[in-house]
Amino acid sequence: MSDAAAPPAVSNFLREIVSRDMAEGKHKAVVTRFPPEPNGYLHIGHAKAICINFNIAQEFGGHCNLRFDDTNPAKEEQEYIDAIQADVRWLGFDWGKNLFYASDYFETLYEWAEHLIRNGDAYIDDQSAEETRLNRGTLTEPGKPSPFRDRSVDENLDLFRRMRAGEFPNGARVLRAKIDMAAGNINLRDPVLYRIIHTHHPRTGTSWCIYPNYDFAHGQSDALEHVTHSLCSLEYEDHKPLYDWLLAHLPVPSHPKQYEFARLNMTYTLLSKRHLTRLVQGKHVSGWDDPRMPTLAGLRRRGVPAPALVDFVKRVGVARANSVVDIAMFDACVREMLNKTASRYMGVLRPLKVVIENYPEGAGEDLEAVNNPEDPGAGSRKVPFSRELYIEQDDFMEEPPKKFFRLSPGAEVRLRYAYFVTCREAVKNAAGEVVELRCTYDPASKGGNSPDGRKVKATLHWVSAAHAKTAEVRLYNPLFTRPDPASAEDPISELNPNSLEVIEAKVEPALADAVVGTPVQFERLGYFCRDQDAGLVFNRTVGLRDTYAKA
RNA sequence: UGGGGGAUCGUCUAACGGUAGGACCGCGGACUCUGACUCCGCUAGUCUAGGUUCGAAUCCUAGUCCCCCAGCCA
Repeated sequence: MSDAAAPPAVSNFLREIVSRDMAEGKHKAVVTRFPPEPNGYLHIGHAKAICINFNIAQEFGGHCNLRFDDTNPAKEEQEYIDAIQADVRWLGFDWGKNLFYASDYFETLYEWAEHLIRNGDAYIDDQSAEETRLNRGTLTEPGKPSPFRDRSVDENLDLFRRMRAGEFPNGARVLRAKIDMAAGNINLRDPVLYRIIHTHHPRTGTSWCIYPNYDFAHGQSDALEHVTHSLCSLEYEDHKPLYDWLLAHLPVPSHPKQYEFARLNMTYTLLSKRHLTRLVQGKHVSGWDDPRMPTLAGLRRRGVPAPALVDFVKRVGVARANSVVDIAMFDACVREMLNKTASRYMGVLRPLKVVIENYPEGAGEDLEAVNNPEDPGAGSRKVPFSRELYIEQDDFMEEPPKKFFRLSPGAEVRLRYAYFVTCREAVKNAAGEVVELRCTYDPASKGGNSPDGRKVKATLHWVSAAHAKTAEVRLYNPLFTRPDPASAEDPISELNPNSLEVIEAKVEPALADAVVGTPVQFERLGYFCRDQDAGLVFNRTVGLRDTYAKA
């Protein structure tokens, strides 16, 4: 993925840890893992974890496993397993043959649970979930031992086997580690290891009715895969003592080390799977791939190139301090990438008819337009010109303020790649709205330059009315009105009613052949890409910077 | 008021006892057949108070503020 020309990786504490471990000869190769639970679609926050894990492994000559943490069949689905793989691949990462599932280890995990029981390190608890909660104590008060805490090894073994055999209903009993009910770290107050869930599992079907939870599956899975550095987010800090306790009490083949980093947060963006799921299920968006969603599927459909996402993650960096990245940084990465790669076209979002009075009726011509000034190799194309055109409504003002360079009565501007035109008259309807502009053109300025050296301040995009294609254009705005939707009581109530604007635009004919998903630039407007929906539909990926609008 | 973490320009992030640097945003200017791009410049920061040291963002002490944890979720 990287090459000699790639800039050096940015320094961060994870790289330092791995680098030091390698220098000390602790490992032959670095092994990391990206461990999603298949209970939803991946989002831009996952992209950070993916990049960190895959990049560090690669930089230090190792590999990164893709492991599905599928330990809770009540929430997981094959659809998500498939989507997650597609998304990681789209981002540009390859796990090769290192695809694993926690469910692959269910038998081993079960044996290890018995191992704990035999050593007196775990017991079967018959308390209800409610009783367990009540006896766990509080942040400041120690918990109370379960009345079942001192069962004999034989009884525990018998009960655990009968749990596996399906003799008990959901919630009847759990397997708990016997650690310390008075521990300051609540994760150590006899944490639950196994619970009864009579539900079909996407991979193991009905072979199991007891499932290990995160704590009993994660570290051991890491150990089984010989993961060297288990990189996760900050909220798992308190689980590390348990992670280490389990590895120390089990016959695991290796002892991975866990390190935590801050997860990604972005302004105006919600990145909690729970809430994203609500958006989808509550039909507030069209689906997981709605272009307004921060999911990889949504961003892809919106037209965000994967390399821009990877670049973004790199620029954001990695640290242990919680932070919220300005969405503007993301937009900047997308624009930078697209500016270099997107072919230019002309499209008019809000058409205003223009008639060139001195251009012969019925005549027309094809004008040469450069496809991408940033990439000479992109070539050029022909754009049809004729007497009747459309320009952007925003490009005309009857009474222009001082710094308005565009069209106004008597003003002359350039139509990109075409001619200089001068506005002679603004035709209004009964309501007093400008509905058409009568202009004249300078035939000598063909191509966009006047032989007399005359300059114009503005260049407008346009389309020939007779040749234009009508396209549906979907303009996306932030899904939320507040920059910190996650802190809202109910984020759903903070949805931006204007997050989607659908308009009918006029675009140059070449756009009729636009390929779905291929980014294009509508000159002076922004980057777009054709949507997968039938017909000529474009999504706005991101607008161009607009220093005039800001003023 | 238990346990675990964290505080550096507006935002994100470097620095590993020795010139606080970069990116984004913002603001100027140059250029321009995209008010884009590009280029140049500017603005702006070490949570507070002490201490150690020739020298502290970095080490020590005491505070302050923020985040996480009481699922049979991950």
